[in-house]
Amino acid sequence: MNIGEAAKASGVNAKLIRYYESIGLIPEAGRTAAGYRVYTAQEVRILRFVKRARTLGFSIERIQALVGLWRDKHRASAEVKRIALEHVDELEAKIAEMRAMADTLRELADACHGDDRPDCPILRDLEEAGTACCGHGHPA
Amino acid sequence: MNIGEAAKASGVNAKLIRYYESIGLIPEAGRTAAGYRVYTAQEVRILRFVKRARTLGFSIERIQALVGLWRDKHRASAEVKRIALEHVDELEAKIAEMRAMADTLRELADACHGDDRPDCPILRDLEEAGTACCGHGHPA
DNA sequence: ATGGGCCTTCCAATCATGGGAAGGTCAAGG
DNA sequence: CCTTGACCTTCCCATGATTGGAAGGCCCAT
Repeated sequence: MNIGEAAKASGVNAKLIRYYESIGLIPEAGRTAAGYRVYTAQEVRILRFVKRARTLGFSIERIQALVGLWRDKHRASAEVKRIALEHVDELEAKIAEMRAMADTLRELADACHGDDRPDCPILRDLEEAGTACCGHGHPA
Repeated sequence: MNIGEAAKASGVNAKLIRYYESIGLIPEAGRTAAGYRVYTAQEVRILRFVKRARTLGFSIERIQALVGLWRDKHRASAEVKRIALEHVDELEAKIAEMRAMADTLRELADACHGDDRPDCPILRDLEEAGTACCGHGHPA
């Protein structure tokens, strides 16, 4: 199985497979006499594992840890759970941040006529936030 | 006002101010005889505008458009609103994606004992998702 | 033996930000 | 006057994950 076939079988782009190898996320593939990378079914399984973990938003660093635990038949599930929950916490934090952005902007957009006149609450917010004035307040 | 003072006044890091100038987001600052950048109150206002827009998650590219509209006294608010809503749509899409990730992972983590035994639904999901095959070899 | 489709490596770009080196400038104090 | 330290300047590099391209080699089929 060469890299193109492994890519199709795993769903991971060939370019990305080489990158994953270069950073040590996956072991170095074997080579043919001509230098082509060769993949076994087991290596494709690892690639699929990585693919699924990326789909769930895990960072490469955490995936590296997860792959290590996956291969360790004597791992403690607590460690896996800890890593997963760390990731969930980060996701929730980012979601909350983006939720706040979206809500603020939606409100401003709702208050904006959206016609050909120049008056615009969105621009007013952007220019006034942080200046010493009604309700926004600003440090120093 | 030199760049350090402008940074304090606007909340934008001096390093970032230089970057914004280099990519043309803000106009080139004036210079003293010695080559130091000089900022006026108006330029600090632009920096604050940019800062606020970044806080709301706008990309530099969109901020460039917003700054242009802000300076154009004859802009149509519809254009500002359109840009804002485009951004909101992107935020909502990312939020939905991350929400799905977090929910899936939370479920898997809930199903995981999290003790020192190796059995772990999280790893089972990662290795089995999309796999329809039988090979149960050890990872190399 | 030629063409097309694979493979290889290396280099660069993305987006916004931060870090650091090497060197010039300014203000204060000895 | 000279030193010291805090600031400024430019330039290069790194991040994370991915994608793109160029230049060249390999394999298979016609």
